[in-house]
Amino acid sequence: MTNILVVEDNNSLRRLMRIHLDRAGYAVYEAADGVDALKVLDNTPIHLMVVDVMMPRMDGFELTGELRGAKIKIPVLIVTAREALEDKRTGFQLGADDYMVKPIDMEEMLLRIEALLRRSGISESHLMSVGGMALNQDSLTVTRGARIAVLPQKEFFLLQALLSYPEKIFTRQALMDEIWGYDSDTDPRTVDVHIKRLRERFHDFDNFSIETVRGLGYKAVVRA
Amino acid sequence: MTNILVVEDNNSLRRLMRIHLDRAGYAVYEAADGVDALKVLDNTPIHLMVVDVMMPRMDGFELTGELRGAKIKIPVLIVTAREALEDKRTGFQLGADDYMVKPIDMEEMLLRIEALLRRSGISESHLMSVGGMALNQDSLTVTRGARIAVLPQKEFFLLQALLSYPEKIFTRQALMDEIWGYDSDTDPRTVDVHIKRLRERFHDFDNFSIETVRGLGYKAVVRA
DNA sequence: GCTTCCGTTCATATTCAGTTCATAATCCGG
DNA sequence: CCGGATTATGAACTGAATATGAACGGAAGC
Repeated sequence: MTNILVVEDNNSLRRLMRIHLDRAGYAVYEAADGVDALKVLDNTPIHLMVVDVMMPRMDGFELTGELRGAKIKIPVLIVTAREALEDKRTGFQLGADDYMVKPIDMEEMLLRIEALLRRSGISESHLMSVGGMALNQDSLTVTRGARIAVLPQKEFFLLQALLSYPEKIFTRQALMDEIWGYDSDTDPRTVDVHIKRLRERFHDFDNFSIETVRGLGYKAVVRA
Repeated sequence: MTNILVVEDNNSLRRLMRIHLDRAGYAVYEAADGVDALKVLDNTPIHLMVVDVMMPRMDGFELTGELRGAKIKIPVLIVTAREALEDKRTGFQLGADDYMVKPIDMEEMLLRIEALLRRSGISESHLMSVGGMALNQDSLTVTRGARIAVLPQKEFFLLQALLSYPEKIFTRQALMDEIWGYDSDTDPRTVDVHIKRLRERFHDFDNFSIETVRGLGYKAVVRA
């Protein structure tokens, strides 16, 4: 069971998050601000935090700063209002962490959490669901409604990588690093071929698509 | 991901630095002297350099001088032996840069690097919000309200450059240097065309505009 | 041993971002 | 208000990047 701490002063938003996280099978802990959060962290092994940057008493920056100072490296999903993006202190460590802009789409939140957990090696659940599809890493299957497709390894992991961060552009090299391994000597163009096959395979499935960003790489677009 | 170039002729010290930087989540590049460093800089977008002042072939001063001449403003963390502090040439640009005295404490190095990145605004540069718009460099998108626009690279970086200093006048050459690279041989008039396309793209968006400063260049004007 | 399927490479077709060019519009000093 | 210079605009071009089709080799399964 994965423990998630939600640090959010807005009660109704916090409750909403709780509901969705509960439903997704996480154990949810709540805190209304940074001071509360630290208390919870003292008593419970938390695997991931969802933190609002704007809170009374101790805000998100102070909280994460406090944790970094104590060398605790829990992945943090930061929630911020668009205006707050201008805040100079927004310099959290991308790479381990991620952010979302309000208003929060619950579906997106779950996706990002799954991705963070996977990236930090915490997730044992090799399951992921995006836009009405379920990806199962153990069987390399993609389930959509009644249809089940078994994908070749490379195609599966490619799709999984892209869908972990919808809209985020992945360079070929980034995908190679993640899937083929950092030191592979396979031609990065191979990615193109797999992308083509994925597109072909899912061409009749309009919940998502893989788009080309010329000069950079590829990204997944998930539709509502 | 932040790219750091370590320029240090002492192999064991360089390797030690690499290990700590790796562990801190940076992408590390290495060079044994200034000449090597320039090669790396030609091929890779480096965000920060750690440079030893005492090196064979081309030393740290020559290297940073070279870069300044080429108007490249990468923050530099200078490593120096205590005796070398008296060197007259120590007049590097504090403000953007910082220095450390040997022996190097790795913990301290990481702190200084973080500070430099924060100061130079690189660690947060993937996100920017101006006048109700959010620019996301990871996806080359501009979000305004519910609408999301994906821009071609050149247009995106042009817009980002202008908006990062509203009201500041950029000459075509300055924009070329920053986006195309200082050694590009593209006609500076090309900027005009991209400006036109940006204006067209955002003509129905009145939170900002790009204005011509005759004889000088362009500037962005953001409205309240 | 034969077949099937995956991953890769290669050769070729297609696309499009970026650039250039030609021309029109605008500005500004005199 | 004229003329030279600067900028805007529309359109064409092009080369690099991507898509596509096909073929090859090797591993797994039969």
